[in-house]
Formats: sequence, structure tokens, C-alpha cells
Amino acid sequence: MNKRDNILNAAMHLFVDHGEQATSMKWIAREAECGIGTMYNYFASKEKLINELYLEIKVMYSRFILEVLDPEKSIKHQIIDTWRRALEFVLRHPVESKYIELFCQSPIISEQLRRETMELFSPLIEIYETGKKEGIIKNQDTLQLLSFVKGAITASVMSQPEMNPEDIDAVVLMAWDAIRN
Amino acid sequence: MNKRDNILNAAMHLFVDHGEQATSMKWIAREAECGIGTMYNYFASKEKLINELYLEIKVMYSRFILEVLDPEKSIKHQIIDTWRRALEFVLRHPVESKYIELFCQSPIISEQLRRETMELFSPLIEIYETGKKEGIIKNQDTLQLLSFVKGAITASVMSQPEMNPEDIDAVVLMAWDAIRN
Amino acid sequence: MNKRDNILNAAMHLFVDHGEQATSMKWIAREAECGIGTMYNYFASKEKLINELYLEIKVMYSRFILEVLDPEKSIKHQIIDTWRRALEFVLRHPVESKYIELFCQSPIISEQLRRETMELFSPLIEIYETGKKEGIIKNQDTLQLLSFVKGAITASVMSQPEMNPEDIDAVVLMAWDAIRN
Amino acid sequence: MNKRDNILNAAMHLFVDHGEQATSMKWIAREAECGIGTMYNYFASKEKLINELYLEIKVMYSRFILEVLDPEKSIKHQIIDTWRRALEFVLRHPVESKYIELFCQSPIISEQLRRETMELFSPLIEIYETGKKEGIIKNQDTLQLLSFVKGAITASVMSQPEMNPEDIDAVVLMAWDAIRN
DNA sequence: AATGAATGAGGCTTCATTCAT
DNA sequence: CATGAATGAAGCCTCATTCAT
Repeated sequence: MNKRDNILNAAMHLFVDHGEQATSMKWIAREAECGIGTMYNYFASKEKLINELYLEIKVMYSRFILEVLDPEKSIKHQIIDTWRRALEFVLRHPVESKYIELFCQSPIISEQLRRETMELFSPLIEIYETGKKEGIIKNQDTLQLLSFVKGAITASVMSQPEMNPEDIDAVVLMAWDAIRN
Repeated sequence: MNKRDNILNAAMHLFVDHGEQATSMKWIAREAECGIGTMYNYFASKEKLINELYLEIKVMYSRFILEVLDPEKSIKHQIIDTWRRALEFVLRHPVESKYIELFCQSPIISEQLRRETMELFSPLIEIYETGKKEGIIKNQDTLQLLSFVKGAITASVMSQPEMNPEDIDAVVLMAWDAIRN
Repeated sequence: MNKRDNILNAAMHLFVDHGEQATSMKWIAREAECGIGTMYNYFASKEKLINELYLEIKVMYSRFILEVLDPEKSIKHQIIDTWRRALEFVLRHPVESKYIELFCQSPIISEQLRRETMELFSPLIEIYETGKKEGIIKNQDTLQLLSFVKGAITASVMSQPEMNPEDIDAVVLMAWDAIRN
Repeated sequence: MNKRDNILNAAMHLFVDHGEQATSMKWIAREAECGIGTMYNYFASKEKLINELYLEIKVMYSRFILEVLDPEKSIKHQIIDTWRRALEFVLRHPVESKYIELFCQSPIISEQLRRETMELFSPLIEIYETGKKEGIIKNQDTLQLLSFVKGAITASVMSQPEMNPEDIDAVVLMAWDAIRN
């Protein structure tokens, strides 16, 4: 594992466990097993580090979810697949998930970066809009639909961090019942 | 307005806008128009202040939601009423809502307090369980159901802070479709 | 016991147990069972309080020692009597003794007060000088003699706070052997 | 001079002149010509600094006194030699001596450290006990003897900080007369 | 005279950042 | 590149003192 990733990984774990501001650069350096000065060769400041970490995780997350999209499949299938992937992400990458949950709204994240990472998920928007046109999901504002299911799924998995396949099926079913026509 | 509430109010606004850790006690004092020392007559430490603020808001929130519960009504009505109240709370108390959204998971909130505030919502649990017995809502784990709709509704209203009555109806319908049998 | 003495007494105990600076005015007020403001009716400031306490104790100490002086007795007897009284003072008033031991040199005590309290013991000086003239004690500088025996006796009793009569006799004998001719 | 010693030295002088509690860390830093933060690289807290300074001085003091012990010499000579060294220490290291005098009993010094530094002087105890066995000094409790002469000598030199050789001889003689048989 | 809430200067300590090695 | 000692601004908190009641 390269040194930059080492640092980001150490930072993520500490942030999740103790909060961004309660985690000092010294502490990150100790966990990453490098000198404090070294970190400043990779990240110009703590703020930069936090923003880069945020970007890294969001990119990883969006890739994980979107890479299962198969345009051959039906819209319903595609939507449900993204949900399953979202749930799977939490199970496979609990720390990254917790990070997103906790610091998504951190005031340190620049507004610009926040907007950029939102765009990573734009392919989802198209799917939902196609779904609406096909009449298989409710004709609501797309952002509304997305927020609803994202909130629902995230909260579900957070409240029960160790889901088994039946739990996953149950949550996916509820989400589908919520938005389908 | 009494001085203690002044302080809590100033703190809440600053916390929501700039984060708990980025908000200094000096800053809160300036906003609350009192000396720093005065705050320590009411709250033994910043941590205590944060915890008391959390409790205050959670109690206010739970009262607001639960006070519309009418045992005479059908379970479906009662469930939907609580959702409408939850949405109304966000519209009427946007800062308090944002506070809950942001700091619900703050590592500063003591585990004990977190548990205590959870119990404030226990009446909801009974309603859902009656609903399950009556067969009108899905036979899922109650905490799962609650998390799902809570997450969904919160995310919905957060993504669109100025909802009109139709939006509210739409969200409530989605939530109901999600959990009904 | 009057209120002023109450305050001085509470202050003395706290100072001895925790140090002058570590003892807050609030704490003294709590122990003296009066309001903080009340203390300021009796002592203009903490510094004044400390200085008055110092004076009070030193006066008490000097009176205790000097009141046994009997000009009818021989010089040797008078000297030894003061030592016995000094030892007795420690046994009877351990807290006051500890206070003297600890804060005798406190930088808060004003130089003037320190000089004034020194004069309280001036009768002793005359006795030693008479003793030198009579040739029964060593012909040293009087301050030297006084310091020597005072240091010796204080250290003795401090190292063994619960002396029995034989211990007292032993210390007195050593002191006498030290200065006698 | 190394930086740690610089800090300890600055601290010692300020403590002696103004008291431990009246001396702020900022002040010590200014005198030591370093940043405040630098001090915390060497001492984890003000309390630690005070304790380490105490240890340093006590070790220096005990070494200074004990290094003249010569088992070839008579007990009387050995005892008197340690006294002369103690007096010499005060003359050569007046600030260190004042520090011992003033803060020996500071409530900040940990009880454990106090016990440890006492043991530094254990060789003295053996000498006195040999002296008692040989019948050349009074058959008192050893700690009593030690306290007596230590208190006497310290007080003597403190009351007259610039002693000449005759004064030293006089004090040593008084001390010897006090304990000899 | 008695009280204690209010105040803010100042204390200890942390920590992001720099820079000489 | 890597390191970590040095730095001082800024944070939390204490506490002597005041003043309105």
C-alpha cells in the first residue's frame, strides 16, 4: 500500500472513531507510521486532506454502485441493483460508509467539492427519469425520489449494521413499494 | 427569554452553521450576549452544554411528534399523523432539525444520553407493533421499519427544505406504500 | 465563633491542605458557610485575607510562646521554657503550625508585615543576649543562635508530629547542648 | 546549554522569586527563550515540570553532599563533612537551596517522588547509626537526629546567606555539640 | 450586612504548520 | 523525500472581584 493511501486510511479510521477535529495531524501520522512532515508532502493542509479523503471515498462509493448498471436490464432491475449495491457497500466497507454518514455534511468540505461529488451520481438520475417516463415509478420530482430511498436505505442499514440476505430483500422491497406506481 | 435559553439558542445556531468543534465558547458567549464565565454558571463544560442542548431538542422534537397521537384513531392514521408532524417540525423548526440531522451521531453525545433520548420515542414502537398484529403493515422488525421511514422522511425534507402540502402528501404516501401490507 | 474568624479558620485549613493559590475564594466561602460577597465585607481582597491570616497566626504563636516567660527564672530556664512552648504549640495547634511552616515565605506576604511579625519575637533576642553576657551560652551572633534552634526544633517536630514527653526532653536537650557554653 | 536544562533553570528562578503558582508557563517560556509549545515537548504539564525540577535538584543536592563521604575517616569526621558540604551547597547554589527550602512541601510534588528522593539520603542514616553504636553520638531516633541538624543547618544558612569560614565552623560546632554524647 | 450571578483577564494546554537537518 | 522539534495562536476553563438585590 502506498504512503498516500496509508495516510488517508489512517485518517479515515480516526475521523470515524473520534471526529475530524478531535483527530490531530500528529495522531494521523502516528497511525500511518510516518513523520508529521511527510504528510505535508502529500497534503498541503489538514483541510486539503479532509477534502481529498471525502472525494476519494465518494468516488469509490459511486463506482461501486454504478459499476453494476447494465443498460440491457429493465429499469426496475437497474434501480434495485443500485440499492443492493448500496447496501452491499455498507456491509463490505463499513468504515467508509460511516465516514460518509458522519462527515457528508462537514463544514470543512468545500461547497464546490460537494457539488462535484453529487454529479458522480448523475447516471442514477437518468434511470429514475426513464422509469418515470415508462410509468413504472411514481411521477415525483427525481431528487425527491432519490433522497427518499437514499435516506431510507442508509438509515436502515445504519440501524442494523449486520444485515443478512433476508433483511436486505426486505429493505429493497420496502423501497420499491415506496416509489413504484 | 431567560439566559440559559439564550445560551442554548446561540449555541445551536452556531453549531449548525459552523460545526460543534469549530464553534468556540467565546463565540457562543458573544452571540448570547453574556460573559464567557456566565456560560459556566449554567453548563459545567462545553461537553455538558452540547449534551443538554441535544436533550432539549430531542425532548422538544418527541413532544411535538407524540402530542398528536390520538388512540381513538386507526393505526394507519396515527402512523401517518406522526409523519406529518415530523415533516411539520422540520418546516417549523428548521434549525433544530438541522441540528438533529447533523449532530445526532456526534461523538460528544454520551452513550447514556443517546439511549435515554431513544426511549422518548418508545410510544411509536407500540403503534407499529399493533399495526403489525393487525396485519396492516409489513411484518418486519419494528426498529427496521422505524429507521426506514425516519431516514426516508428526514432525507426528503432535508433535500427540499421548503415543502408545500402536495410534496408532503407525496412523501407521506411513499412512506405508507413502503410499509403497508 | 464570629463570622470573620470563621472565614479565617476555613481559609487556613484549605490553604494548608491545598495551597494558597489552589484555594479559591468560592471554596473558602463554602467552607465558611457564607456568601462570596460576605467575605469581601471583611477582607478587601484575597491578598489582604492572606496577610491578615498570617498576622493573626503569628501573633497567636508569639503570645503563646512569650506568655510563659518569667523574668524571675534563670536565663537557661527561660530559654528552655520558650522551646517547650514552641513544641507544645505544634502539638496543640498543628494546623496553625503547618501554616507557618508552609507559607511563612509566601511571596504574597508583604515585606512590611513580615518585618512587623519578626518584631513580635524581639523579647527572645534580649534573653539570648543576656545569656551571652552571663557566659552561659555561646558567644555567637544572636540571630544565628535563634535561627539555629528555631530551625532545629521546627524540623524535629515536623518530622515527628506526635511527640511524647521523652521526645520533647530529648530535643530540648540537644538544643541546649548546641548553644550552651 | 541544552534546551531542557534552560527551561528547568528558568522555571527554578521564577519559582523561587514568585512562587510556583504565580509563575505562568508563558513566563517560563519567555525566560527560557523558547515557545510555549516547546516546553510541552519536554514536560507533559506544569505539574510534571515541577516534579522533574524537584527531582533534579534533590539528586544534585544529595550527590553534592554524599560525594565527600570517605569510609576511611572517622564517623565524626564523616558527619561533619556532610554538614560542611550542606553549608557549602547553600553558598554555591543559593537558588537551588532556596527552591528546596520553599517547595520541599509543595502539594504539587507527588507523594511517590517525595519518598524516592528521601531514599537518596539513606547513606546518611547508616552513618548516624554506626555513630550511635560507637557511642559517640546521642542514642536518639535517627530520623530525629537527622531532622534536628538538617533543620538547624538549613535555617542557619538561610538567615545569613553569606557565611564566612568562621560562621561555618561555629554552626558546625553547635550541631556537633547538639548530637554528640 | 449578606448574597451570588455576572464578568473577562489570564492560566494551562493543544495542534496545525514550518523548516532545518 | 522524510523527519520531528519548534512555534504561538487559539481553545477551554478558572477565579478574584463587582454590584444589584
